[in-house]
Amino acid sequence: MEMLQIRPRSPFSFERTIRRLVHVQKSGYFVREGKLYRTLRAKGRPFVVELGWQEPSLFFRIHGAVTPGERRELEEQLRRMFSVDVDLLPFYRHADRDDRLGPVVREREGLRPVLDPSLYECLIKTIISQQLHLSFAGTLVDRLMALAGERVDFEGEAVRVFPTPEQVAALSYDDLTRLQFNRRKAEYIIDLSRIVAEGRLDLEGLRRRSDEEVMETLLPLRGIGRWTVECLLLFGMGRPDLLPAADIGLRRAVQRVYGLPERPGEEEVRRIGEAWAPWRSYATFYLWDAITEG
DNA sequence: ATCCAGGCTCCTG
DNA sequence: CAGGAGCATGGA
Repeated sequence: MEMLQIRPRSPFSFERTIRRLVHVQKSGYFVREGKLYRTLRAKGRPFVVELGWQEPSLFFRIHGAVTPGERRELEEQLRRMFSVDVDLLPFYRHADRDDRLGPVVREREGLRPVLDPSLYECLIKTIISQQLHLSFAGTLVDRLMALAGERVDFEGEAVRVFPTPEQVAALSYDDLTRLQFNRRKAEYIIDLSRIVAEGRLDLEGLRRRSDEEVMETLLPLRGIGRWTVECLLLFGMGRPDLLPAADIGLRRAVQRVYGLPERPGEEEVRRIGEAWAPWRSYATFYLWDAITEG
């Protein structure tokens, strides 16, 4: 059992940041006796990490023995996942000039985007959640983890870690349709996993490319459209200025927050979102938070 | 029931 | 090449 402490940049609200992990994007996270846990990989090996807050720092309790190299990798992932180094203040000053967005942002001071630990995990989860209720998408992710991810012992209980591309590449389409994935989605997920597992696509290498280059690289792949790449840039890499304007949740949020008579289309959301640049990802994230609270 | 979900591909005219 | 059906299922 090893402890890791990270002091994030201020403002940081632990409560607001983890709220959606438990209620919305729960896959990979779990709660036992009021404590929040996450399964992660370091050097390919699965770990269970407890996440908590002790003013003014995040703490992470790593279960089991860990080598210095694994510890370093876990710390690096966790810093990125919780956006601890992001300076929110320029975004707050920007949002304050918008009558509609301003209050939504002010009410959520210290809310940080929580990213996925790997681009592979982010991309697969994003594909799974295309066009589905978040609750059903979460069920499918859990089933995929149960089928393909290895077990990690957690106090006598077997919890699951998100599978590697190799583990998913070894499945058949039927394995996923049996879990109630539709046929197409089963193909997208397995074909993509095979491409990554065979080394024909270096997902993590995309971190060094621009938004536009990532878009160009991924759009030709089957099952990956503009929305999916925007979500990868936002939830996988934490890029600050993405606008998934086709997103139904964002469109609902914009309608409500901006008091529009009808649900805006993709083009109208892009037009309204111009004003949020260069913080469109953060505006999107805060608007999502506003719409998923009820 | 019926319609819609944090889209995308494929087929049609 | 724009427009629309179909997807697999659960929740409102």
